[in-house]
Amino acid sequence: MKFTKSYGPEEFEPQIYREWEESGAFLPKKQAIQSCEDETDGSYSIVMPPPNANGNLHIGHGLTIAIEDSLARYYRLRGRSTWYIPGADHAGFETWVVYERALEKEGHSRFEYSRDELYARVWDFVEQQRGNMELQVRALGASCAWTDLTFTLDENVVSRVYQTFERMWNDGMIYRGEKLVNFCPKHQTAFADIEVDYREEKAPLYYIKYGPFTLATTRPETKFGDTAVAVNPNDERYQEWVGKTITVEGVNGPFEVEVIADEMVDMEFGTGVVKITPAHDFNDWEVGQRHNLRVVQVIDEEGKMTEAAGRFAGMPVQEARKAVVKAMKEMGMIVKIDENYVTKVPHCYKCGAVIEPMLKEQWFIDVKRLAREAIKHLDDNEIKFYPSSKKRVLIEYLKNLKDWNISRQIPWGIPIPMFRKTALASSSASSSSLDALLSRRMSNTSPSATPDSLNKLEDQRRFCEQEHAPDAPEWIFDTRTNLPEIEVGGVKYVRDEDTFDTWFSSSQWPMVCTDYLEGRENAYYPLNVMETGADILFAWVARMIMMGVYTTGEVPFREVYLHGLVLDAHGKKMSKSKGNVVNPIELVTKYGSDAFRLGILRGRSAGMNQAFSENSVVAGRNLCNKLWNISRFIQGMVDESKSGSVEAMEIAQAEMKAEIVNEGQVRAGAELPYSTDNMGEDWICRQLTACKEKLEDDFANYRFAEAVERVTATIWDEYADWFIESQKIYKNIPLLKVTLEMILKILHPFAPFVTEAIWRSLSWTDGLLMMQKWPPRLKFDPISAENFDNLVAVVVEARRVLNELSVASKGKRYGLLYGDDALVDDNGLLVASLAKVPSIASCEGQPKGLRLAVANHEVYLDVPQEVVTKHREVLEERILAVGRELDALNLRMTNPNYVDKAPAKLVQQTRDGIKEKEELIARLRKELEVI
RNA sequence: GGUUCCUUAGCUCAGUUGGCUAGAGCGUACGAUUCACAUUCGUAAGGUCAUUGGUUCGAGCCCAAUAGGAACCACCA
Repeated sequence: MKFTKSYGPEEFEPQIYREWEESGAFLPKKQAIQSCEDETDGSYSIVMPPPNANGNLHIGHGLTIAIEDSLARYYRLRGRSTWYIPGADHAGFETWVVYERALEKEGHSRFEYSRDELYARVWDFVEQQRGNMELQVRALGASCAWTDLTFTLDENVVSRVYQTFERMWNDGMIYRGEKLVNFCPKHQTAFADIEVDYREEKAPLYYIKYGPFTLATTRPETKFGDTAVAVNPNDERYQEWVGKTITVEGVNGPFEVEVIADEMVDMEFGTGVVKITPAHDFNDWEVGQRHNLRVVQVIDEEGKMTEAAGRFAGMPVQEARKAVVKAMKEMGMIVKIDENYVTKVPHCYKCGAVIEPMLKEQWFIDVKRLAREAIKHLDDNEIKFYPSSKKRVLIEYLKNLKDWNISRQIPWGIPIPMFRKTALASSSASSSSLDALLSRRMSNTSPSATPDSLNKLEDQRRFCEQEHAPDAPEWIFDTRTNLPEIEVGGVKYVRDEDTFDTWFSSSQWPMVCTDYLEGRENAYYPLNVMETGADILFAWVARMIMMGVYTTGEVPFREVYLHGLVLDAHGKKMSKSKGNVVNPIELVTKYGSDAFRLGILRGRSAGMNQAFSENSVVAGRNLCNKLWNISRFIQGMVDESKSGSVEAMEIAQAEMKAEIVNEGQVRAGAELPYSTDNMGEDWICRQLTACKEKLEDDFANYRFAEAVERVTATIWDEYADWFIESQKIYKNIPLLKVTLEMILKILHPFAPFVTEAIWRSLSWTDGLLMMQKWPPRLKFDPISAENFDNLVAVVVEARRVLNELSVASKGKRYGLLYGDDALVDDNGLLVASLAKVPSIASCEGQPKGLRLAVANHEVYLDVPQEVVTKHREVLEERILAVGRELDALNLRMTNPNYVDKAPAKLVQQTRDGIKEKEELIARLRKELEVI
């Protein structure tokens, strides 16, 4: 294939990806056969946090995939049987919101359909939308095993979830509880605490008359649900009232409440008196539990006032608040209003509606045991965290974890496999009345649910149970969730209509993806690493650890790498409303997949929220093009050498050996088919080997910022700028080939497409680059490599001085002269070429011009005497500068503690430095004298 | 209110167990150019590493305090 003048990613990416995928290179088993000889043999497993199956990727996905795929490709090159497992999320609530909106647009409502109908409809809806996400993951180059893609509603996921749920149910860790839950009136579902979005808002704080007290509240409309008034037990102002029942004037007439004492009350806030509304406030609920208070529901599931609000019944909460305040004002019950009070109001994280705490029966997981076990494994350091600080944060979270509400009232999800005994089997009057009572209670249309009425309900149920199936349990576990009703042992049960919280199934992701089976050996579980966003440490990582430990007895992954948020170019959070959202796929289209990956990884470190701008993608694109042109140039040299060169035979032999290497049959450390013939070649072998080894360390420690910077610098600043330049003078075709292959391999994890595109365009390579072996160390002569360092120093100094003279000399070009200097004598042509000077010659014992300030080398720039004289000042300045450095070193040596305590190597280095600087100064002085 | 993190060049960020002259990309200035690459090459300018104190032979890094910023958790009615 011919190399075009610049690299065009769009010409290669789709085709290369297809070939990778079709070759089976993404599948772990295929790789294992080819790389069985590598010393780092073993398996490597990593899962992709499943993106929304019917959504589009955002910048965070771009970062996740760039990180994960770099890891996967690196370990694959290292010879590990690598399994990068992709996933797709049914995204329960997100998808449901989108679907419900679509339904509403068509003029329908969810209440027109049964749950099964809705489930089927959403399934079709998702099916239609699906595929975009997967195409985008491909565009980013993810080397994941597509045939193993797991969708969060797949059969194996559901069966694992049911298995776990059943075990927990049998272990008594699951209970049905009536508790206050966060409830979105718009979406009619409960939320976990972590799904609630608190926003700071101004809310007037009303000081109202309340019997003998004045108290402050932001929610006067809940007054109808007040069943007590509380003060702090230590508050002397109100001691006399504690335990007494007071009469309170209300907008619907007077009512009586008890005065209680509870530690929860902050004496400093407001007047130190709090009205207690157990049905609509979490704190009040807890107070109510402690003091056995009645629970009166005044807000229903649609966010409207219930019958308990009397003439305000049916009003939406906001409206009712205004109406109640107005009525209170008229009755003179409002003492004052603090309009500037700011509080945090809970909102639905999706639709923004105000969340109402609501009394609901839900399924809960008792998390005590789960959390305790998880903490034990964390304390034993079984999981390594990047950044390490997150481990402590996680343990702290687990210590304070509250019971986990796993029920959601949306149809799009995994049905909860629980069935409730029903008395509907017969047509008896008592059972239908129970049903009515039950359904009324479930939907909370009853004005109040006091302990009294609950007890009545219990009594009635017991009565029915005795009649119909006295010994049958109220709830049974059964996986036949496709049926709305089942019969077990002659007793009828109806399905619970709720679905699982997404995190309940996601928490089992590592087991599900790796096909974990109890008692069976599994090389891929635990995962080697869990890579995800730091923002879901609690929601996901914590739960995976708890559930993994519970089910398998071991942690689900060995390491956790958490990435931070990708912020916009100015460090601001990206959001649709700000309009600063960056679409990763647009960048891929514009600059190529590799450019995007290099750009987003540049300067990225664990756990940090970091800014991202298109500039870094441009830099990535430039690197790809640079590498392309390096390859084009080398291919050109290879082609040239083939046509009629005298060394054709020699090269052909070397190539035969090279091919053997390419087939991956040579063990690491075996002879590579090259020899180094000059110091530039030894030098590049040293530099590439060092780079490769540092990269290995970077990967082991997830230092992506440094890895990208290092490999870029090695390819550009060392390989291209010095080695390739030097090869314009001395061509070593076998070494050019070996080293080019090496840089392709070390860049491949980050920039898979361009490296693969080059690999296939080169005349001597074959197969897929992604299936090659990570390069071994290169052999080199260290003394020779060091000589090249010296030569570089001479060239850099020559360039610097030439540049300084460039304005004055107006385009005049000067040659170089050298004295007693073997290095320069032997490499004159190379020095002249690198320094871009027209000539270089021995000064024949007659030094003239401007001597370059390089230690141990005698090289002159052949400039006229007047230029030298002009340069006198520069020389003097330089003597002073070196003198300052020398003083600093000397000062260090005069400190006896330094000589005693610092490592000997360091002290020796200082001594050498002093010697070198002294010599330099002496020489510069001499030069000054000559002038 | 609690926890964690951040403060390094004009901008965005690296900087490993403390070690000599603190790096990169972009930007800026000057220069180059048929001969792989203008998506190029060369050179340079730009930093009291937030502040103050401490530990140490030695601190951007460790400790303490202060100032500013961010994220997460909790939710004061």
